[in-house]
Amino acid sequence: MNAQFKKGVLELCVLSLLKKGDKYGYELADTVGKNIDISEGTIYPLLKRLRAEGYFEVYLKESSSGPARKYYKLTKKGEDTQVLLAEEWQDFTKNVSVIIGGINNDKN
Amino acid sequence: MNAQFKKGVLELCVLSLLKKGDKYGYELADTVGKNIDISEGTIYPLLKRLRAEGYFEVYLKESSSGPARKYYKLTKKGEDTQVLLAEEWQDFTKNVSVIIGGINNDKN
DNA sequence: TCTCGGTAGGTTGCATTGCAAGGTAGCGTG
DNA sequence: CACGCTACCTTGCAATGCAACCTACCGAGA
Repeated sequence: MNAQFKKGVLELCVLSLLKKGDKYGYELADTVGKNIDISEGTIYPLLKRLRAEGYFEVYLKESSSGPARKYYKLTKKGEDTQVLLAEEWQDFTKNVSVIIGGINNDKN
Repeated sequence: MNAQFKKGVLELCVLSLLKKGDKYGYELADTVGKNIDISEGTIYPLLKRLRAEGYFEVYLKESSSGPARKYYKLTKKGEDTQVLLAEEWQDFTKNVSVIIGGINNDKN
């Protein structure tokens, strides 16, 4: 899978998943990873960045099977950004498919 | 528009447009730019790279209204890559929409 | 002639972001 | 008490889009 495709979209994916409910880092990597191949080395810096930019808040919660988990909870800003990014993404993919699809149809 | 979204996709766009017929750089920037905001500083290095990797061949053609144009013509490798990338792209966007859309639908 | 705007091609340095590789630590099991 | 699993995190690197800037050809107008 072309790694470049993912640039910027993972941010939208994380925000979208958190919109449904609080999750912890490892869980996010796992959930996103079911559809898109992603590594932990990608998710943690991403979470750190998004948190620093105020997209979510963090709280710790103990686990019976391992170390405490760090849960991420969307802020208002995070929700708004998710909506904006989702719109931009749909717009973008539509424009791309005009170029790609439109051409493939009636090639010589 | 999120610049990161474009990473990797522009390559597919250029290959797709050239599939329909030979084009020169300035023209490509213009055509792609009708759907996706793109700058010349992006397209020329991209063309150089793709050419170096054997995706297309180049020939010069004079123009009555300006300097000679450098036309790009897809090679077999270029065509094959376009097909592969287009498949990957469609697969990828589908997976992303599972994460994004699937969540938005039944959020609390 | 000289300059200017449009066309066309190009380069440099920078910012962003995904990833492999590696590290720390809590916990239960053998 | 060593191992494996969960969970978090950091470092250095690679890829690629972009602003800014440069060169050069051409015709029109001063």
